[in-house]
Amino acid sequence: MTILQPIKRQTLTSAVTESLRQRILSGEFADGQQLRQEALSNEYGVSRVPVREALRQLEAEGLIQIIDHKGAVVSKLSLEDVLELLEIRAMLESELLRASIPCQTDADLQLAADTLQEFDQALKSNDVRHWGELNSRFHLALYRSARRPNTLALIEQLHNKTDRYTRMQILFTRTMERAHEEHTKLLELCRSGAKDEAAEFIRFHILSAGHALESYLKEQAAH
Amino acid sequence: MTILQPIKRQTLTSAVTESLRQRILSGEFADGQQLRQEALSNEYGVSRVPVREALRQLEAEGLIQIIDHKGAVVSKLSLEDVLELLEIRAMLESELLRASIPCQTDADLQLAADTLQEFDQALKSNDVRHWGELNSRFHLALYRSARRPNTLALIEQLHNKTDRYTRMQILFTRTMERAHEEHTKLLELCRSGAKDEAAEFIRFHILSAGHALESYLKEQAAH
DNA sequence: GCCGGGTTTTTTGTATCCATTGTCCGGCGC
DNA sequence: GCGCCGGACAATGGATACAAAAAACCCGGC
Repeated sequence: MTILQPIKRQTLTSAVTESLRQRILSGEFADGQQLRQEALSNEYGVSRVPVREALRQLEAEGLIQIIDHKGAVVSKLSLEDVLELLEIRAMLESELLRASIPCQTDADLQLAADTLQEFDQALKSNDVRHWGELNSRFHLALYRSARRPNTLALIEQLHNKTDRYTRMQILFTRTMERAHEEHTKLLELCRSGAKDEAAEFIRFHILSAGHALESYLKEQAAH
Repeated sequence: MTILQPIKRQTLTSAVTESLRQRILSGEFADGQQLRQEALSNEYGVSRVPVREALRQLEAEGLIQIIDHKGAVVSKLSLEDVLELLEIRAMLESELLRASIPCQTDADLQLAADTLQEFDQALKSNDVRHWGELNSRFHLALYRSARRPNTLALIEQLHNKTDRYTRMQILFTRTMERAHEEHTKLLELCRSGAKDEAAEFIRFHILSAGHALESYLKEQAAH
């Protein structure tokens, strides 16, 4: 007998929102790409109303921009934007991790370890479109035990905005190995309960992704 | 001859969104109050389409909650939620203020001073519904010079979520005088360029509002 | 008192129509 | 040849009417 889960009863609007969010995060819709109401409603077989509501919601989340009478385009962040957002993440995530570690149970750590396993699998098999989601899930798993739902939700939104770019960074600078090592060390620090070291290390982990992206883009521009 | 400003051409959706946001922040719509599509569209003289899109956007901002097939209600935060959000604000705002102070020009300081003047006026005249907005504007004015638009936007959203509660705290605990003193001291610290002291003080300023709210609510519950 | 079923209300979603605005392209004048 | 002007066309913004589904409400019966 399986544990019966709450049957998922969704409205079309929320289903479309989730699907679009997923497709943006996975990179299926590239930066700056136009999202046309009509095309999307045809594709999903729904009317334009739920599509428009979904677009409004995604705009408020910062994933797309809606320009009056022009339509929706996938948000394109400048390097400065990404660095700024990573700075915020570094601040919030290091503090949240510090608060989370003393409360972590074995089950919490196991969940994080499992997610990390999945992430490594995706790294090896070049399953690029899932990197962002799995990276995000691993990070969030570390913070669960702090029981700060608002902070968690905020960090998740920041991941949604930045993951496309950190994924790009890992892909182009070919630093999958390093991502793996840093995550492993992070988990190890959590296991040992070294909250201050872990907080400092995750700060470094997040910011160094920004630095790597910056130097890569600078180098590209030189050519 | 006046400097010609960009003519504001907005869609109905964004106009309704702004109006509703304003009315929620001002306290016209209380916690937990239902917002009915039909009533709102009649009131504004528009169809339900722009109202629904506005509600979606406000939901993503966290000001309301939409429950499937039940409708939208103004978000009601628990004490824990407010404390958590204030903790985030303390972290972000103290760091942003620290980064902002070295870049502040006389014009920046003057703008903040003017806004503070307005706030004090509102305090004296018991113009409660504007306290939140003016408090928010004063804080944000201090951070402008840091030129971090993403952080600023994030902080603004956090203010939108918490201002109703800090306003309530000031009103019920009758600490208008204290709010005035703290803001004045804050501005003074900025003028003198004492960024570390200012950062520490704004942290205290934000968190102490939470503590005051907490002890007030605890005392209320005792009765 | 409360249980069950039907009615009503509200939200959700569709289809269709129109107005407004942005874009594109071809022609006209210089 | 080049720029710019204007109209055709496309997409968004918005209204209206209507249908379906879910929640809330009411009310009689036990």
